[in-house]
Amino acid sequence: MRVSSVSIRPADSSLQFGAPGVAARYLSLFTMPSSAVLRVIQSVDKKTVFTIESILGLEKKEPRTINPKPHRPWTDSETTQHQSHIGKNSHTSPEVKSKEENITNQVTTDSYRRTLNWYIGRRPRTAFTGTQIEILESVFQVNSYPGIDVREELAQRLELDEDRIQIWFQNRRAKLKRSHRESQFLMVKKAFTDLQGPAEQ
Amino acid sequence: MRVSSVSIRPADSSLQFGAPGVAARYLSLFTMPSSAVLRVIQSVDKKTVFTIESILGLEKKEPRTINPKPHRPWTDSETTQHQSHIGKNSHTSPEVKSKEENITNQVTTDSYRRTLNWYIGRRPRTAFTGTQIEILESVFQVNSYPGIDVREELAQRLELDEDRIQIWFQNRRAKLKRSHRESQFLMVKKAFTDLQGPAEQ
DNA sequence: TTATAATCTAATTGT
DNA sequence: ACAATTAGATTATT
Repeated sequence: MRVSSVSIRPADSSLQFGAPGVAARYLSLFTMPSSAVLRVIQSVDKKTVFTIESILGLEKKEPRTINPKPHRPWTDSETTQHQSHIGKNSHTSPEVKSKEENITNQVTTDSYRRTLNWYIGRRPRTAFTGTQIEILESVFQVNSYPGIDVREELAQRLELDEDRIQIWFQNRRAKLKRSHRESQFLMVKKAFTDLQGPAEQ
Repeated sequence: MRVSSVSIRPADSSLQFGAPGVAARYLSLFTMPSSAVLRVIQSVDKKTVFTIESILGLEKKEPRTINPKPHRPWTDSETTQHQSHIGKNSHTSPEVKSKEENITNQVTTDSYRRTLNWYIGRRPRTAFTGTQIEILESVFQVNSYPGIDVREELAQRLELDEDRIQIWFQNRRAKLKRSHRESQFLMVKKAFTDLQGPAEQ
């Protein structure tokens, strides 16, 4: 087993499994508990595997491994598409679902688009319209953590899956946090330059 | 002749997401049961520019066209962009220099260019040297998903910012996938014409 | 003009 | 829920 791109860092022990290629190389590691995983990697990593020489293949390496079978929930379980969020926010009524008319049309369209994206096996990127974004942004300004009921309402009104709404708010929150960090940095920088500028005369 | 770089700016009507009027109309959404939400929206919006019917697509008319208005936030006056890389070193100079002498000159130049690009909000394009590209390509052949450790190692060796390494690999993967798609398309096209060609005589 | 660095966003994954 | 990261699309620079 070759461990060339994963190391145990003292502050950050995340294994970077988000990348498909990385996951491919460590496919066998998923069958054991993560503590055992750490031991394996550490034992391999005892002496600095991360030299450019090793990366460039100047040391003999084993051939590349095969592709994994990623988890694609939407490829085969289309009927259980909306089930995932029902039980999440403890207070939800499981019975309503009386308004299925808008959904059927969307399901067939999505299914068609999924077959078009056969080569990836990935959900087709949702392209929100300007008005959809507008509504979502307006709601976000008031409540950036909408509950399941508001999300369902928005999903119906905007003709989107509730999952898409959830993901959108997730990413929107991430974006807000990012911009907040940046503005803080700008304030610090401005304070610094303001302190330095007038002192020069 | 390809026209890939000609971009028609779609007169993006700059939706003013921060406008208080839009948010105000939805301010009361979360203080009442969600069943009443729609009625409020409808009643409030009956005579405004946004008829909620049109926004939500509830008016029965033409089937929904695909992406009537793509969202391009960077074309309008959004000023909060990624500026978190300002403090880092960005080596755009292709020359090998003794670092102590030229670093001050380079830093001032870069800082000047950054301030010029400030309101544009875009990092100056990094010009990789031939040897840098060579090393990066070599690493890419072995591992197209380098983890944080390899990226840091490369950044040190090549005297580049780690972010630049990451972006380079992202764009390199996109390029590979693009060429793969094109070759696949050519193969399919060739198979088709080979099937059709001999049959015509 | 072309190639590609940079940016943005939706989606995914592990914690 | 969040942070990191990916693909994909697009913009903008050399």
